[in-house]
Amino acid sequence: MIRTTHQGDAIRRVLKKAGRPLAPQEIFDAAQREVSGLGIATVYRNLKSLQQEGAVTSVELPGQAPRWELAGDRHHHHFLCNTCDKLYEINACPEDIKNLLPKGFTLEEHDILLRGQCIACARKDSLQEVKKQPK
Amino acid sequence: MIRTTHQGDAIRRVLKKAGRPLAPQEIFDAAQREVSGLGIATVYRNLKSLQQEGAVTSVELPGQAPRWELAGDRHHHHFLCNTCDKLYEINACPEDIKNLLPKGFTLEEHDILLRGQCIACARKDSLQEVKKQPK
DNA sequence: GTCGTTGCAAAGCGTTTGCAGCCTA
DNA sequence: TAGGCTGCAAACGCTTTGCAACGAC
Repeated sequence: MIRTTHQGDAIRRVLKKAGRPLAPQEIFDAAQREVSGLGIATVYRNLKSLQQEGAVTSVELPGQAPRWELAGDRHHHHFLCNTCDKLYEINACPEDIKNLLPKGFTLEEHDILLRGQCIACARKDSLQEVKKQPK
Repeated sequence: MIRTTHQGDAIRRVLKKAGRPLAPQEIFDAAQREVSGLGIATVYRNLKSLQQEGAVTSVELPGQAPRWELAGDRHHHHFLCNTCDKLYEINACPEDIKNLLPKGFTLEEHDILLRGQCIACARKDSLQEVKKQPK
């Protein structure tokens, strides 16, 4: 039987509020503001059980610790900004994924991670270029 | 200045021979057979410097330690078998990747990981079903 | 001989686990 | 009150680092 606890509530609330995948440490920092004395182990334990009940999913990133997001009902992928390291949701999916598959292989899932520059960082960059030009 | 060493040679040879991405521990086990007394730290150090010189690349997998492969000249993706955990190269790429991108975002790289059952495991499964049927 | 490289062991770092006490139902 | 959940600290597994010795050039 699963009990409602302040800690678990806070963790869920933090994830919901963020609206983007968070690292365990980020969740810990934010949730600790609501529940003082919170332990990092509790964050991991809650994430694990939330994952088992399908309420959250982990997003694995190259060379980084996984981040966690509330499980949406929609299939989606992610975009990682190479500049600010922020992770975005992409609500689209290539049509021709299955065509990549060698013969005899069966496809069950697929992960796609796009990387580049997000709109916020792209704007900053072009602003800086404008600033630099007069020199 | 970079020196040639038995350890470094063995590591490169192991990667070349494997022809698929290997985990550091796998590389260590195989290279140790050629160079006894080899330390795991040396494997990590070599992989790191090989990566810096662009000779090898790391393949990041969800929830697993990265695996390493010799850097090919061809852009490719990977297929991870959910049954035998073996990682395959996919020499194809979706055409419409750029269409996924939100406006204002710029794409620099993309990773795709397909998962399912490889041809070897799919065959084993169908054999077992045949075996089971007579019962 | 120089100094890049190595093996070993210790240290790091993120994550998990053991345990006694707490708190929800 | 029962037993799931918690905080703490220790343990973990993988990776990195410090250091003295080794060996390629």
